[in-house]
Amino acid sequence: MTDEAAAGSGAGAVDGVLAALADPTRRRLLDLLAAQGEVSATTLAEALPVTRQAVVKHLAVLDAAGLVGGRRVGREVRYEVRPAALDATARWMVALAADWDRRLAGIKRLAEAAEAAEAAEGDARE
Amino acid sequence: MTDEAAAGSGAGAVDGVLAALADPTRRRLLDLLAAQGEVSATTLAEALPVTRQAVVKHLAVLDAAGLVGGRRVGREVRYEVRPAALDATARWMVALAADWDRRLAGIKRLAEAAEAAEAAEGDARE
DNA sequence: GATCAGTGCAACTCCAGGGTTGCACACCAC
DNA sequence: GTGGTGTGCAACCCTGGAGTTGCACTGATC
Repeated sequence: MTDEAAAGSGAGAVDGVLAALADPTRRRLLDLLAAQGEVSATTLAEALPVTRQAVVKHLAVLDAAGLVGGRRVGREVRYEVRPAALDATARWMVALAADWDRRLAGIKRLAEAAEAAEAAEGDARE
Repeated sequence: MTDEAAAGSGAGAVDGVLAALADPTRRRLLDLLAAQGEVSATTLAEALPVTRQAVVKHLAVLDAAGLVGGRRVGREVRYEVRPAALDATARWMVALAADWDRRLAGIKRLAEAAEAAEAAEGDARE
């Protein structure tokens, strides 16, 4: 896990979440779900400018990413938000940002050291 | 800003970052940039299974999202990582996750209260 | 000035995925 | 049972974007 956070591109669950969050309709959907709690796909479709089928597809993507979960209640399926995957991705992103900062600082330090060494030794190195 | 963090879908800079991060090649690109510091598009293309032109396009997207920045050095353009936008998006995501938790807790509390009230009053309500 | 490496721009192909429609199936109410 | 309401599945457009190729341009180097 620490490896994943540091590597940046090999994170398994994270890319699913990122891909899911990249779509505005899906973010809107998550917003509605977060606001209303347990809602069915049909109800969600009424609040959006798309068909129920489109909503169902989006919910499938969000479900695969672990961002939502659904349970049957009679003949309808109530979906609700699942914070765990989002939380994990948020932490991954925070770690990545910190990683960038560290690397940038390190590179900048090396560059300055190299400049200093060059200035001190001239071109006698090679 | 606090509104943006709470609303979730209206964030201006965030959706650019999310869309940029959704692509695996772009994440790989960011990884390389974070690891190597200032690199040109041509150099990056050598380390990836795509053309220089594809890299240039991706860099343009990342640049528009504020994730990278480039400066000319003679006849080449060196790109480097810009942590600010990523950091902002990470914070937005953390706030959103916290928001979900709050809402879920609130809804659950309301549901339990409603259940309790129902159990206490029977069906005398309607 | 001539040459070569790196960049920028434009047109083109191609496919994943967002959206739709249509229909079959399951469930609740009457 | 029968009718309505909600879900699931499948086939189908169609746009966006990832990737390519080709060429013109600019800046070093000789």
